[in-house]
Amino acid sequence: MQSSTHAGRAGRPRSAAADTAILAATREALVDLGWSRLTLGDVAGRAGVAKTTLYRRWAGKNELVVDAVAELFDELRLPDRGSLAADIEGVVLQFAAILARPEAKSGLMAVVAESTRDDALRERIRTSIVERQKRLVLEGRARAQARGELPPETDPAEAARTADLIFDVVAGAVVHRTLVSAQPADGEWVRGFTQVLLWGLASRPAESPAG
Amino acid sequence: MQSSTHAGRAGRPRSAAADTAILAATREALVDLGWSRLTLGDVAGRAGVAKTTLYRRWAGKNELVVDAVAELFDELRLPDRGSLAADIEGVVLQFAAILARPEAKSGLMAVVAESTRDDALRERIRTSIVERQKRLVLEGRARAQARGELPPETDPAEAARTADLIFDVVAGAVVHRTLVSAQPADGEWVRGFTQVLLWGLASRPAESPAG
DNA sequence: CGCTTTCGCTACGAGTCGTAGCGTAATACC
DNA sequence: GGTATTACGCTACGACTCGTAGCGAAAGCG
Repeated sequence: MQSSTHAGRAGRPRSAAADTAILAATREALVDLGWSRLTLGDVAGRAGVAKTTLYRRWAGKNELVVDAVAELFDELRLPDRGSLAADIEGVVLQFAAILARPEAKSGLMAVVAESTRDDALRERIRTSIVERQKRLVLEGRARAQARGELPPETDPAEAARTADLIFDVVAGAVVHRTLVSAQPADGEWVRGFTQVLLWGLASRPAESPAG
Repeated sequence: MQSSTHAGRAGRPRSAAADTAILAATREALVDLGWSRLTLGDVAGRAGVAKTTLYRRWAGKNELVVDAVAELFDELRLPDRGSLAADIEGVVLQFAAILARPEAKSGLMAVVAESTRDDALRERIRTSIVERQKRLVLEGRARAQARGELPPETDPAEAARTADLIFDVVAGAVVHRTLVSAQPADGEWVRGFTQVLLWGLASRPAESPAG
């Protein structure tokens, strides 16, 4: 999207340090004030830049918060723990830990809400957050198929639909648990969720002993 | 919460018609303006009441929208279609249809976002929306156990945890599909989702032919 | 060194917020 | 029926935020 060096442009380049400071200040303001009370003037003050600088770089509050929150999810990793269930549990716990942070909570849901009436914003969220993390699903599936834990996929279109479905189920469940039910997505919950995701409700539930 | 007849109170009672008009006007404003541009002054104008009347009944925009949106979900029903899979598909499709409406989209997510910093608001959402609809999960489970489709539950605490988990998975997945992925939760998607919910990813995926 | 772009700062009109104050309308109690 | 009590509609208000315009200065590019 935005090349950090501005390539062939003439004139004074935009300060990359200002970008970093502004996004950090945005997260800080989300923690202190939440979404609704967050003002661009406040963020500018925290970041040590002029308010006009913010408006030169971002169209508004929505776009700024999307960029500020997107950085939080880039720390997600898919560690190889030997089994699909363990891999899922690991990444879901990471996701839950990020969602538990106040800057992620109040920011993410608010921009999603706004995106229902702003196609450009929804696309920005998809490209900078959702699609970016869908890699985890694809990689996890590939690993599990190599291990023989999941059947290999025949139709690539069907495989893409399934990946989208998994992402909706995983991300949606964790978000709902954390934000709506307001309960921690801790180890116990994640184990139960993973069991349902892999073997469903109809199978016998206590396949593995308590641990 | 609020008795409609005001029981033993003296003085002029609050107009029930005003309540109805205000909530309807709120949903109308959500459709036209979305969450962020919705103002209480605008709602008052649409409802034909004074702005001060709104502030006398609701603490603010958040509480008003929660009440306006909560009414939308009361139309959810759990029709008996003979099998657990069919029952799930039926209620999920209803839920998706409600979420597809613009007044639900923009309103629900916004108040959830605000509730991350407002305990009273989160509790209001839980009691007037979430807990209210959890009946569907409990009823569906009971029916399926009567049919022998699900194993009977031994520990009541474990059963409650499972019901919460199911609700988080179902509601979360549909919300994520509709609002974040911005794809319709149509019959095809719901069939795939129900298969995963009942039999998991590890079981054979294509039990039923394409339809 | 000039050209170009960004930056910080100030100021501004427009819009919204939530409340106070007033006179009036509608009901409960006696 | 009279009176107390509460809700209602209306107007006005200070405080705040918004997003932009305009200015001089700063920082790279050629």
